[in-house]
Amino acid sequence: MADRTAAEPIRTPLTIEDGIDFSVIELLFFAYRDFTSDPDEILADYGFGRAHHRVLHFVNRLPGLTVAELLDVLKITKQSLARVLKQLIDTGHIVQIQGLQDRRQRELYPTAKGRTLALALARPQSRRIAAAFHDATPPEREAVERFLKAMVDPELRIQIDKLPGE
Amino acid sequence: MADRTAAEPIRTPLTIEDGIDFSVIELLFFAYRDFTSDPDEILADYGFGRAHHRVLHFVNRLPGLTVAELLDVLKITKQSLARVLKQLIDTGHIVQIQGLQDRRQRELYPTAKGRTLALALARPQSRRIAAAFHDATPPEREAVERFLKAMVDPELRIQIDKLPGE
DNA sequence: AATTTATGTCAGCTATGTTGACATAAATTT
DNA sequence: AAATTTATGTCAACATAGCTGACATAAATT
Repeated sequence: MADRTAAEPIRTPLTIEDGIDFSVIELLFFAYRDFTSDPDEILADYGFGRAHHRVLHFVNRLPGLTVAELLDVLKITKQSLARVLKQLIDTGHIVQIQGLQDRRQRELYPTAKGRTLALALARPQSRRIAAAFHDATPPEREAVERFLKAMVDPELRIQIDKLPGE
Repeated sequence: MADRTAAEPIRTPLTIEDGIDFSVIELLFFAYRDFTSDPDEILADYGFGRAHHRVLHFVNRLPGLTVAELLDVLKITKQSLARVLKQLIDTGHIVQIQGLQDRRQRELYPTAKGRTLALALARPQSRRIAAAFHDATPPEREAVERFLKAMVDPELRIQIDKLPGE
């Protein structure tokens, strides 16, 4: 510590008056923490983690997507994906099929087992969302969806538009 | 694989027709992914991670909170907290002060340095939120906040109510 | 024929979480 | 006053999920 005064404790809290929207920052933190806690409990029974969940989810939502496409959605490296994907293939949740046009590509598909697990993981999350929307009007619901979409980096919003059945 | 049919690829995507709200599930994933990417870049310059951010944030929002209270908010173990907290103390971002009433307790306070960093981390997140609300009316904004709060486990909502300056 | 691309794999590292065990000082209870 | 409980700290070992760098292979492209 170069300066003794630098170690002085500040006893006043940061508030909205500091020009920062702390309430929504914290709401996002708490909401996401609890939103992910539901599937985490189920995954633990399978020896899987959140990484497996994300892979399984997008393979179910975009069956036939390639490894490269999946990496782009998840924004992780292929080495990170490899371990998790291998486990999901070994346990029969996902299968790889060589691409027809480009035989270098591996298209990823869920099996019946993988689909069942994906649904089981999504169910409590969907229930939580439905409960949170319980007293909301349709326009309010749309406002929430617009807000969440606007929180995503503009250049990455095309990823959302590619997903089926909005 | 016991059953050959179990390995059959499913080629149809999961959609809303499966009774699950996939769109909001995915919006939350993408929104949170990008929401946390802003401070992550700043933290990397300090050799800190997301764990440091969370500690620094709540110490700034609730100056004087004890170690036990912080553990309760973060929902991690004291051993996990210890490493991160030690680094924040060693670098002069946080100071510990022995409790006055109960001298076993360690009250945590930010220093000027810690407050500056907390603000720098919150600023881009707040900017992103403001941009996402740009075309929203005040009631729409309230609807978003109600939704996010309703996503939190009911028994944990008291944590949100304890925070200052809503 | 040479190069690029899609994927896989090996090795090692980091950050952040976990459990279990034990230590200390201060508060509380008996 | 002694015993117990509580708040905190610390050591050790471990798991998960990310990372970088290097290299291999097969297929597509130039």
